[in-house]
Amino acid sequence: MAQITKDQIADTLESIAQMLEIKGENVFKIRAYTNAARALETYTGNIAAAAGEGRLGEIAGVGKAIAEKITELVATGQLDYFEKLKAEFPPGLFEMFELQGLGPKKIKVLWEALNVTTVPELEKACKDGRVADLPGFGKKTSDNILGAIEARTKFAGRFRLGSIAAEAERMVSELRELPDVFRATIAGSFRRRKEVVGDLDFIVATNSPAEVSEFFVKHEMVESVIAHGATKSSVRFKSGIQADLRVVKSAEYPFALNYFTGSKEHNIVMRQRALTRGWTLNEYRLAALDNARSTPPPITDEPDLYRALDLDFVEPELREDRGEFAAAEAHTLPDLIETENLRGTFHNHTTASDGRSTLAEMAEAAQELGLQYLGIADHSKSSVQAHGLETDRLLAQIAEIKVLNANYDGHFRIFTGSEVDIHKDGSLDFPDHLLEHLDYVVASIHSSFTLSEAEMTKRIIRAMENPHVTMLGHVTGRLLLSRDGYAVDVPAVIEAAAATGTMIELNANPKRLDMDWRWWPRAKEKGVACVINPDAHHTSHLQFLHFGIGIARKGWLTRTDVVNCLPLGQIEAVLSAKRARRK
DNA sequence: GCCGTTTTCGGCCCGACTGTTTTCAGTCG
Repeated sequence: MAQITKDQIADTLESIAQMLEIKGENVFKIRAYTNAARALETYTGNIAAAAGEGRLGEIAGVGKAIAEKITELVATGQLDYFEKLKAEFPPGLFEMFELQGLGPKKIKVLWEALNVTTVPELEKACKDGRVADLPGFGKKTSDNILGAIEARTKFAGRFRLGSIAAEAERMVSELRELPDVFRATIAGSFRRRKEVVGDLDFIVATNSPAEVSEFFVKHEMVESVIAHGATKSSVRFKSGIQADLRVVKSAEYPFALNYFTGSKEHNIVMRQRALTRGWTLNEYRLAALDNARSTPPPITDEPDLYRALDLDFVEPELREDRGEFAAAEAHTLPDLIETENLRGTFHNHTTASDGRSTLAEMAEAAQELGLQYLGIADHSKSSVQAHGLETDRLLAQIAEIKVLNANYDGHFRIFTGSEVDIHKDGSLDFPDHLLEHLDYVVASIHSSFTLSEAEMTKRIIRAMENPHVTMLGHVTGRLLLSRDGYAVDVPAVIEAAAATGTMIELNANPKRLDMDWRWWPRAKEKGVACVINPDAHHTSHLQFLHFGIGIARKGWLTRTDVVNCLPLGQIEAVLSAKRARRK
């Protein structure tokens, strides 16, 4: 029996919560299950080990009852309570939760009054008028359900940051241009630079709320209007993403910005901190309660708000309730890396393998971006599908780079590298005597994705033990929203990276963003160096570095944790450090 | 069901919008 994963356990807890909702259980009990599911999703420890050693209670949000259920799931692969609960409901019922505007109460009525238990049955019941006739429903509700069914099939509901960034930034800059708009920002998970976002939240401070809302819902990017009120409007953009607009008064802006930036977990702690001071915090104000011993200070921006709660300013990327409050209290928050700190980058392709820009074009684009160096790492020979380089072509590329470098007289440099395939057994696609000729080597997996976690981990660690392997490319191989990463013991890989002096890549391609931001604090703690690489296959992809910076910031990294912040004069020694320590 | 610097009992974030209702329930974030 395959070991049950953390995500599967979280899904089970979510399902329990949904079933309890339909049953009309105590809302706080339901919340306890969803809280526990969320807590598991962000837990980075080994869940099976924690269960075996009775340490599940250490996870905030997991108490005695849920710990017992997780333990049973880990030990037997299933949960009696869950199976019995599931038997009370028709299986198709849960798909209905995915429909916007439909919640547990309405689902229960549809089931009990009309015996509707699947989305197709629901569609039929709406079309023949049975839903509209239900008490508490009506024609509009019926039509909205049909609209939600259509939207669900058309849009998966989750979007990579990279796919919607242009649309989001266009909207916010146009909002800023409107008369009477004082401030406008994209809040939400976009501002926190999550790798995948579900919707966009725009916050606007204005004295003309009606005009701003009107502009928003009538914008040419808007496909349909979901809601249009005095202070809140929701639309769906043509790309499929839902976008919400909140219009507030200037004085309310810092509170709205903070509230709608989240995360939900971060907000809960903020509110609680206000409450312990006798104040109440919401999206409009920080105000004294009746029993307050003092009045809150005036707040004009977000840093004021944090200061009022005795905290250093917490950058949006860190607002995930993963330790930022303790650090903000102790004045130990990191000085996060910024895009301007980058001096070069390493994992880039050219037309020699599967890139679409030439070596010269890539070098020119890097200089235009203000970078001092660019590493070229085309695929190795085994990556036939990517036109990987044979030995001769690699040596020719090295010679070509030498010629280009001679023309830069020291102010810019191209480093010679290769993205070498890691074979199934952990050996590399090029022999050491060839790798020796390169300034650096990126080792990556592009085949045999289905090895067991133990085999995959062993394979990667063996590759890192090669003294020529400077950095490990895309650690899990995940493709966001389309392919899960291969099974790999990330903490063991981090340990091995520290032991061998191998850097770990933060692949900044918005489809990857791998290694995941949740692991970087651990890598940093172990002393593993991060290298942010765009995995560029075109000159325009160098812009991906910006997404990588967002993830590095979410991972608490500073400029000193990221090697490609080093200037040209210092980077060479770092690239050769691992080889040097073997000699 | 979880949790504890007022608590082992009694809290648990709360405001906006929609639709159906005629003062509010359901849903969402």
